[in-house]
Amino acid sequence: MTNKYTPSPFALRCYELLKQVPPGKVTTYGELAHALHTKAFRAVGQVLHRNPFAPQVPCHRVVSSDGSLGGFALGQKKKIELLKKEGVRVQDLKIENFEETLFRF
DNA sequence: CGGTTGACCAAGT
DNA sequence: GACTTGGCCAACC
Repeated sequence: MTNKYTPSPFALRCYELLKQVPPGKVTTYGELAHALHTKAFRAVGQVLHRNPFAPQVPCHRVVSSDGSLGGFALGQKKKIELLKKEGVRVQDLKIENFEETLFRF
């Protein structure tokens, strides 16, 4: 396709921030939004849902503030597998040792 | 340009 | 402990 997708500045921010998350760790939409100096947790989620860079960008390292997996464009099942593969303990759609597994900026 | 949506969050029921 | 409501902000149509 000759048309190239033009990601929003906000989206690019999210991706850059996401790339700062090391493997084996996860972050939350709230933390991402806070790092972006905004309260648009939802906007982040929307951008990730439309994530043009899936799974090139570690969007699978983003979970809900409750430690739940949140969502995943390719399916939560895939998300769990990816996280487990990176060394993150996932217990039934929930992150184990969430506070310890959670990476903060 | 206005209304709807959404991979959310926190609090309340 | 699961479900509902309100709120908040950006992207999408």
